[in-house]
Amino acid sequence: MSPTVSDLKIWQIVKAIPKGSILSYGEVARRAGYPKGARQVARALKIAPEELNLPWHRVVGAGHRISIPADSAAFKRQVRLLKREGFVVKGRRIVVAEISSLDRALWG
DNA sequence: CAAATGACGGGGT
DNA sequence: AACCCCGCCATTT
Repeated sequence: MSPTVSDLKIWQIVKAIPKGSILSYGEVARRAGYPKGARQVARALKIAPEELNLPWHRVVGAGHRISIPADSAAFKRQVRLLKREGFVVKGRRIVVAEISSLDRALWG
């Protein structure tokens, strides 16, 4: 598959997520101008060229859940990268202490 | 062309 | 929390 214009836009947005913060697939989709495109965001990340060095691990499911299949290598990789940035991860979940810090996590 | 798929989301049980 | 169900939609079967 070759990248579409929407893929480029999605990559651009993910690229701009600051270290230490996370966004949901749906949120990235909205910011890219595709309010119903959460699944397309997931696809765009999956096919993203490695050399773009996208911080794909900062994109999680709504409700702070890691959406990658828990048995995959990519899952473990995402957990490791998130912890490296200070997040507390329990199983497939990203724990956020306060409500206010939740907002901060959603965009620095 | 019809059916299945999925790194999704929101609601309900 | 753990499921199930349905809407959504580009891609792939």
